[in-house]
Amino acid sequence: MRNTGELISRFREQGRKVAPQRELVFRILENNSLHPTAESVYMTAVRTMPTISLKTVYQVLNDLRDLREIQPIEVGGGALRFASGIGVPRSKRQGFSIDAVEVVFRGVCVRCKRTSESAHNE
Amino acid sequence: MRNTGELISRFREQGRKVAPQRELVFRILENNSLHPTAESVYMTAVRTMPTISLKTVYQVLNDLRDLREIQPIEVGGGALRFASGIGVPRSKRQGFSIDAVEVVFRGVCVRCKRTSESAHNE
DNA sequence: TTAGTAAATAACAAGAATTGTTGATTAGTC
DNA sequence: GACTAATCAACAATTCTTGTTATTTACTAA
Repeated sequence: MRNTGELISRFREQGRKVAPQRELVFRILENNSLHPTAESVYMTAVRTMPTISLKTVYQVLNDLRDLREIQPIEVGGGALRFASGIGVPRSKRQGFSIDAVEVVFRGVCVRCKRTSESAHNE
Repeated sequence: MRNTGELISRFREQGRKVAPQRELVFRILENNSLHPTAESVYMTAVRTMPTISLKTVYQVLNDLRDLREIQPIEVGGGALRFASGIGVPRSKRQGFSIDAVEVVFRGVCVRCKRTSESAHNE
């Protein structure tokens, strides 16, 4: 993900305003290389800005997702996690032991290709 | 996944009872090679058994998960989906076009390995 | 066949995560 | 410094899943 300054510029180019709450979330994400949940970002944010709401954090995360700056990942256990990039930086990877790998193939089946109705896929 | 008869035997071997609701869910899963949600299984079930509850469907799905007969997969969009096996049968694969692949690595980082406290991962 | 009992069910409610709504506030522009 | 549209906070609602509890029912063994 870009750094806070770049994100602020990008948001302003898009005609969006950058309130202090927004800048704070940018900064928290910049300093957090893990895959935080909305809740954990919020917990960090309230330490320096006690009035910020969880809803605002969700809003900022969704805005960043819309701009493809972060990617939501479903890893189970309830909450979404947000990845700031696709790859794990080499410097952050060391010592991590992988227990399981799950692969999700997203696509379209033949029937869905042929018909616009997709009830059979629900 | 095993067929309905095998599942009934397996459940009885475990000391579990097999009520008609349970057998119905087995049969629905057997005849559904897609990745249904709890809700979609329930929708199918109520057609033949109007009194069955959504909670019961969840219960049966969780029991099957405990026995490793199905696997819950998080694919986003709200509801869990349940896969009856790891591989996609060759006969079911034809014509399916893959748009995207997501890979989730589950594991433990160095810090979590060393400490039982895992707050930094939340 | 018929109790006995342990599990399963249905109904209801609650929990957790996320989003909708709305009026007040505020950032960026002129 | 004032204007205006975006953003915020508060509150409620929604969706998906699970907890609770009293009732019913499937299996077992006499």
